[in-house]
Amino acid sequence: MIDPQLLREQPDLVKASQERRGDPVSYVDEALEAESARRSAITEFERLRAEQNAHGKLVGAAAKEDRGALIEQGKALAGGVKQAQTRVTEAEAAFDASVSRLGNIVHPDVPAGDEANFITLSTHGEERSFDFEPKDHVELGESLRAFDIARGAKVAGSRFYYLTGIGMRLELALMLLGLEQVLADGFTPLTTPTLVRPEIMRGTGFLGEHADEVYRLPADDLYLTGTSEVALAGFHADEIVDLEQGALRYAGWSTCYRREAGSAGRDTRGILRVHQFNKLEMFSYVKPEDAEAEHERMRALQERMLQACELDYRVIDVAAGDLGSSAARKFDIEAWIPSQQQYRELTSTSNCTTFQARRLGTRYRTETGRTAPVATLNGTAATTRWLVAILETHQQPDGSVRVPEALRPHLGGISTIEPVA
RNA sequence: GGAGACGUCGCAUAGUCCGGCCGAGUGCACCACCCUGCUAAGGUGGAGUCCCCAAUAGGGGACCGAGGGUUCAAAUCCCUCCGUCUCCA
Repeated sequence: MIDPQLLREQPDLVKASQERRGDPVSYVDEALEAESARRSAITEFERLRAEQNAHGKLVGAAAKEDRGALIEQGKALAGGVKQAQTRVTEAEAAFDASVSRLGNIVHPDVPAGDEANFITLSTHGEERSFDFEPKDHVELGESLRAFDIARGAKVAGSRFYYLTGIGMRLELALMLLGLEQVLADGFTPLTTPTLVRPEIMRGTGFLGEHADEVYRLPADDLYLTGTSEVALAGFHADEIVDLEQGALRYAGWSTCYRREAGSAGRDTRGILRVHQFNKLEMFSYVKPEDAEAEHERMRALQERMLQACELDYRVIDVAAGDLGSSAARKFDIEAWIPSQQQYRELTSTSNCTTFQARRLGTRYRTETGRTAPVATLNGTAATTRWLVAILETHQQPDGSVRVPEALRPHLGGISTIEPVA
């Protein structure tokens, strides 16, 4: 949720942000109207309520013989208060619905436009090509017995898979490498709940535009999380956190579940786009003025991870229209996928400024002793999808796959994964 | 799955039976000042969160797990839900 004070005092800034996202600018005026309706409803209610409170004291203090008349007067007041209260509830719900449609204020450096309008900030490595016919990750995975997609489909349906033998170990090795990196950068590792209550799912913003993406368990009224960001953001919900000792940094390790509702027919082959995968996710709570530095920190860590895996990649500054409502700015790192001759997203890091924290009620104490919303940031450290890039990038003519140095300690020291039979 | 107890301002608790004098007492912790002086203590005062109006001072409203209800009036009575604990299976 954006800052209501900013909405009131600088609506043009909010409008400009909506414009760059390609979202309706008219939402701003509608929100302003709802905001003013809300305030006048509150003012009216509070005036009546003050009157009623004062009257109530009179009744309590009155002599017995005077009470009858005072109570009659009180009844009249009570009716008015009740109506005013109903109007406040309605006005607040309307304001909430209205302001919720506004996305976070886009960072000034973010390119306007949609998915295609990203800016490439840097590239690393070549777009690798081979002097033999490269296999795609599915062929490799099958010949190495690293995963079993057919049986995944048999047991759970399309977009499910088994990681088998070396595949399972490779994923674990990658996660452990990620864990080492985040520990070195001061993140506290957590395993998180992957089922959460509706209010947490809503509070983190995943029931908005991405509501169809989320699995729901109606029998228990719980949602399966698509990323541990949900549980990490909810961790300090409704708390005043202490940032005097520096940022609070967490890394959540969890399985992630996504319905992939809008992506029928896309990336149907292999494990690039699946309903279930594992992810190590960074999440930081920082003072608003430190948010940009933290964003750089996450991006730098992500680059170190891709470098450790010896992947070719580019870093992009995601365009405003492709940000997601909570993010003010988002950097994606995309690895070169040889079989597709294109870059595909392996990590994403978002600076949500105070937008997410405002809705979740996560605050800190400023130097003046007041409370203010913290800034939150999140970023991928490693996911199952990385296996696609690792296998394809490091394949050799004989069908084996070279293991990047950094992963070897977590794979019993092996330097090559050989095809089975 | 069954039975019961409980959920109060950072922590620990009082208040709930008998609704108004309770936004709420006490202890610890915290902050300021004073006293005294040396690793301790004593005294005085201040401290909650969210919101509205004025926006300097200040005034007002909401919040006693959450949401409803009864009532002129609810921490206190009633209902539902959530959570914690104990016992039984």
